[in-house]
Amino acid sequence: MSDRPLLPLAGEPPRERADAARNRDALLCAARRLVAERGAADVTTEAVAEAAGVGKGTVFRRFGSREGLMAALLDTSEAAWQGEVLGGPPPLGPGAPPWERLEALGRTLVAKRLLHADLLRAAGRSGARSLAAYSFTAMHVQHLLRELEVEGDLLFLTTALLAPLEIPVLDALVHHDRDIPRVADGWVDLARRITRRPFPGDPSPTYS
Amino acid sequence: MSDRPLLPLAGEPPRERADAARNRDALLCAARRLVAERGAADVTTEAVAEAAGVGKGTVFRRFGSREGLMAALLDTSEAAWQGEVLGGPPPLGPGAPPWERLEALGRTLVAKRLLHADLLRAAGRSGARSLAAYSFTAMHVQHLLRELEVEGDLLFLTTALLAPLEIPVLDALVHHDRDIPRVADGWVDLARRITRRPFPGDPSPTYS
DNA sequence: AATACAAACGGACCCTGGTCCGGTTGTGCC
DNA sequence: GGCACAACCGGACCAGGGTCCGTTTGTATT
Repeated sequence: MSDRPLLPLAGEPPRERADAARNRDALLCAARRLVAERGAADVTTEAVAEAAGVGKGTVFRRFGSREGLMAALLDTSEAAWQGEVLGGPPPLGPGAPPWERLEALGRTLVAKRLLHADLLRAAGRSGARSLAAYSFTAMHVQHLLRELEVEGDLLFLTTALLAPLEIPVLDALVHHDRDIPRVADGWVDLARRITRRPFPGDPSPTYS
Repeated sequence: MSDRPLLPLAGEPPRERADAARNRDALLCAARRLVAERGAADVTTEAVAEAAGVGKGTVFRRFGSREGLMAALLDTSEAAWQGEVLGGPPPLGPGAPPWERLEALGRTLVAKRLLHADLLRAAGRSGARSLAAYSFTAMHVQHLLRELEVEGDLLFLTTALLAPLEIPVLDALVHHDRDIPRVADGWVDLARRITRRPFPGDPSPTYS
C-alpha cells in the first residue's frame, strides 16, 4: 500500500515514524473504501478519520487538506502511468517516433482523466501532488513538441494542449455528448493543428 | 445600477418586488465596495449582508450562492463586452473579416479575464450567469470558425481555443512570467494553428 | 381603506473544512 | 532497561457557506 517515495529527492532527512505510517495507510484505505461506496463528493474528512479509527487532525497533518487526501488516492495510478510514459512499451513509452508518442499520450491521458473524473474533481488543483503530476505531463509534452521541431512559444502551446483536458472542461465536453473516443479524436486533431502537421488524408499541401 | 434584464426571455412572468430590488442593489453595492477594499477572496457573505443592512438569507435568495454574488458583480463589464462584440466598432464588432474579429476577440478576452482575475476566481464556474457568459463566447467563436471555413469538430476546437483562457490556466501562465501581451500573442498563434492559417511571415507553404 | 396572499425577510442553526494545543508515544542513545 | 526529546495524536474549537421556517411586508383587488 505504502508506495511512499514517489519523489524521494533529498536524502531522506528524518524518516517516518511507524505509527504515522500505519495511520497513513489506514486513512488511505478507509478513504478509498468510502469513495468507492459513496462517491468522492460525499466523503467528508471526518468520516474518513472515523473509519480509519483516527482523529481528524491526523488527516490534515498527513495530507494537508481534504484535496490532498483525494490527490493521494490518485498516486498509484498516476505513478503507473508515469512509469509507462518513461519506460513502458511504445508508442506511449520511448522508442516510437515523437508524433506517435504524443498521440498515445493524449489518448491515454483522456482515458485516465475521464476514468478518475470524480476523484480529480474532489482533488482540485491544490495538492502539491497534483502540481507535480501536471508538471510531469507538461515537461513531457514540451519535450515531444521540441522533438517534433515545433516552433513558437512551447510553454504556451503545451498549456493549450493540456488545458482542454482539465476536468471542468472535459465535464463540459461530455455534457455535449462527447464520449471518450470522440474526445480523444478531437484532441489528436488539435495536436495535429498545433504542431502544424498535415492531415493524413490531405493532398500534399502545395496550395502556393 | 439595476441593469436587470440581461436576459429577459419569457414575458416577464411575475416582476420583482420593490424591496427586493432595493436589497439587491444594496447588496451589489456593498459587495463591490468590500471587494474593492479587501479583495474578493476575503469577502464573506455575512460581511456583505451586514454592510448592506440585510440578513444573510437574503444574499442567498437573490444570488443563490457566494459565487453567484461574485458573478453578478461581473455582469456589467460582461454585458459591455458582449455589446461591443455584437454591435461595437470593428475589428471586435461586426464589419471586419472573421480572422481579424477572432484575433480581436482573443486579445480583449485575455485582457478582460486577467483584469477581473480575482473576481472570476471567486465566482468559480458555478453561477448560471457565468455559464451564460461562457456560452455566448463559445457561440461567437464557433460562428467565426465557421466563417473561416475551418473543418473538423468545431465544438472541440472552440473548447480548445477557450480552455487556455480559463482562470486557473491563466494563473499558471502568469506564474511563468507570461504577461498580458505575451499571453495574447500566444493565443493568437494558437488560433492561427487551429484554423490552419499560414504564418504571416511564412514563405508560401510549398513544402511539397 | 381594508383584505388577502404571495413574496421576501432575517437570523438561528447545521455542516464541514481546517486549526490548535495539551497530552501521548515512538525512537535513538546511554 | 531507562531517559529525553521530537514527532505525533486527537478532539475541542472556529469560521464561513448554505438552509429553514416563523414573521413581515409589498401589491393587487374590492
